[in-house]
This record gives sequence, C-alpha cells and structure tokens, in this order.
Amino acid sequence: MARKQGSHSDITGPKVREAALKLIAQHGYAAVSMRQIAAEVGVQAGALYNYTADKQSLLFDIVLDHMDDLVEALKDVDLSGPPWAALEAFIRFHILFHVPRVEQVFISYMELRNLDPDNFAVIEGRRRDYEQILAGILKAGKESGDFMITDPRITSIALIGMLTAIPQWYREGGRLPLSEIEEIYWGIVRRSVTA
Amino acid sequence: MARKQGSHSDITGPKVREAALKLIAQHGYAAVSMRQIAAEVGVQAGALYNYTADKQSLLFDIVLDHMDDLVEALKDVDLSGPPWAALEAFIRFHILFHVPRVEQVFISYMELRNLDPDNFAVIEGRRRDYEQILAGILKAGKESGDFMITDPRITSIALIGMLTAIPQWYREGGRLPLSEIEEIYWGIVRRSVTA
DNA sequence: TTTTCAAATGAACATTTGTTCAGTTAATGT
DNA sequence: ACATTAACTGAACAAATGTTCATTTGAAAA
Repeated sequence: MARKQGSHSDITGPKVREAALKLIAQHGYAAVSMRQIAAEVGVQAGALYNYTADKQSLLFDIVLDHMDDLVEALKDVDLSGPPWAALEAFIRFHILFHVPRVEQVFISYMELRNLDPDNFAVIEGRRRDYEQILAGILKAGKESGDFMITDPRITSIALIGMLTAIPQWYREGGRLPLSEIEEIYWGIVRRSVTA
Repeated sequence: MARKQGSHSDITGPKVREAALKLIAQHGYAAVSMRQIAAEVGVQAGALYNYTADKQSLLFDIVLDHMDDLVEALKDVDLSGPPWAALEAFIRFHILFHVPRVEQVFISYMELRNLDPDNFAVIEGRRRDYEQILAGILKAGKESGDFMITDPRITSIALIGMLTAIPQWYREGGRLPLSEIEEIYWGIVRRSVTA
C-alpha cells in the first residue's frame, strides 16, 4: 500500500522530524531505533530514508536547526543599549526562547556526544558564539563599572547553565506562570552582577 | 585461560565499575555495549556477569553510589549556623564535592532516563532531598531578612543547576585554579541572594 | 601430588540494529 | 485509457546487542 491520497512528502517529512524530536528527547538518541520513529510516523522503517540520509542526520538537523533558530532570533533583540539594558534584554530573550523548546534544549545539551566529530565541531562553534555575546555584555558592564564581576567568561557560562536548566523542570500550568519565572530569574541574575 | 595469578575478584570487580563509569560518561549508557566494557577491563563479556546482575545495575549502582556519597559527605558539613554561614558552607561543599567527580555528575544528570522506573524513583527522591536542604537554608534566610529571595524552591534549583554545570567545562590545570573558581561562584551566589 | 573451586573463556542464543532495494500502490499528467 | 512517477512496503543484509552456560584454567588447600 502506498499513497492513499494526494502527495505526502510535505506531510511525512515534517512528521519524521517531529517524531525524531519527540522520541530522542524522551529516550535519548542511542536508545531510539529507526523502527520506533517509523512507527510513530505510521510508516515502515525504510520510508524514513526518503527524508533523511541516515540516523545521524536526524540528530544533527535537530541540534543545528535549534542553534540556528537561536542565533536568528537573537538578531531581533536590541543589545546596543547600555550594559544594564542589554543584559536584561539578553536574559529575558534567553528564557522566553528556551522555555517553549524543552525537547530541543534537552537534545542540544544531552546528545552532543552522539554527534559525529565533524557535526560536533559545528555545534560547538555555534554555542561558543552565543556564550561570547553574553560574555561581551558582561565585560562591557564590568569595564563601565556597572557590573560587579570577577570573570565575564565564567560568569557567562554560569548564567547560561542556570537559565538553560529551566525547561527541565518548568511545566506549563505549574505552580508559577512563565512571566513570574522570568521575573524570578531576572532578579537572580540582576543581583548576581550588581556592584 | 583463566586466573593467571592469585584471586582476581577483588581486582576485577572494581575494574568493571571503573570501566563502566568511564565509558558511560564518555559515550552514554545506551551507546556503550557490555563487550566494550569487558574490553576495557581486559576480559570477555561473559565474565562481567560475575560482578553485575545486568547492564542496568551497572548504571544504577553508579548513580546511587554517587547520591549516597553526596548525602553522606554533606553530613559532615555544619549547616547549623546562621543563614549566611550555612549558605556559604553548602555552596563551597557542593563545588568541592562535584568538581573531582566529573564522570559521576555527567552520568547522574544525563542518564536518568535510562534508569528503570523503580530505580529512577529512588534517585529522584535522593535528589529532591538534597535540593530541599538548600531550599531550607534559603527559606530561613529569607524569613530572617538576610536573603533577598522571591522563591526559595526555584532559587535552589537555579543555583544547583548553575553549580552542577561546573565540571562540564572545568579542567584541572586550566586557566583558573579550583580555589579561584570556588571564589567566583560563591561571589555570584552571595550577590544573587543579597538583600 | 591430587583435589578443589573461583574466575574466566568462548561459543551460542534470540533479538534488534541501521540500511538497502526490488517491487507494489495509487494519484497525477497525457 | 494509458503511462508516469512519488511514496511506501516488506523482505533481506550483515553486524551488533544483552545474556547464558558448559567448559577450561590454574592458584591454593589437602
């Protein structure tokens, strides 16, 4: 049986990516088989190879898309203001961007070891770029005397580590609304760099 | 060939655990095979089953031992003082305990999904207990007016998330000595809760 | 020297893995 | 009505998986 109605490639294609995203986030890359993904899509394993070169590409595409979306979205954020404004804009952006992307965040931080070395290098670079944007803001604020910071690079990593963990425990409809989470975290960050 | 010299069980046993720790931290639980672990030990795959019931136990024991060590070590820390003293003691303890245990930390945070449900529940409980000790210190400090905190529970999770990420980038002999890292992070935490 | 037995081998097992591909299906273009 | 072709099936593949177990080894006890 094949093609029960209309062209499917533009339906099945996204479905494959969604299934991979869901299942890899849930069980981990190595623990998910192509047959499981196929079953989630409602198709035989062989059909997946119309939409991906191999299993590795499935993982790489998820992580790369996520990083590219992140970089792209950050471009719309105005970081040109004074240190305090730039920092607040960055932090709020980071939280709002990451919270609705639980699965991507999970995968992008947990499955890096399962990327082929070449693929890993690409992602590693993207991540460093992102960290250095925050580090730049912190450095500017330190030099202007606005921030009390010992080491901008480490502080950058520390803050991002803290913020990125949010989607791991935040659940929509939980005890606190997202807007409140945003305020709590911004409060922590603000105080942590206050001179 | 078997037993080339003396009794081996008390040598091979630890070797199996060490090999599992190293390889699972490096490649992930699902990506490591019993044959790889056996090869690292210098033995055939079948021999592993003299020292572990199955692969799952290998993972569970690593994580459980880690959590038990953590709880045990924390008992020696004096948290009975005023909020500021208790917080500083807790934070410094956490850093010093985690930094030399890169592999255990990695596994304990990345491989939770690969634990059987029953095993997961045990670990989940241990972790919540630990988080609540910090949350308790924060709550006391908030009520005494020492700390400026909106939500002790979330702040606890945020701080632990930040601190636990340290071993992921810290390398001995790197740019900064451990003692300096300790100071930087304690500075961040201290300011982040300062009224 | 002979016996004993912990410790390890190595082959076997039933599954499962990622991937390929010749063949089938049915919607579309002519 | 026919030909085309995108989309999928289903079987096959070699390799790898976790686990078991009869067998072998050799150090220590008798």
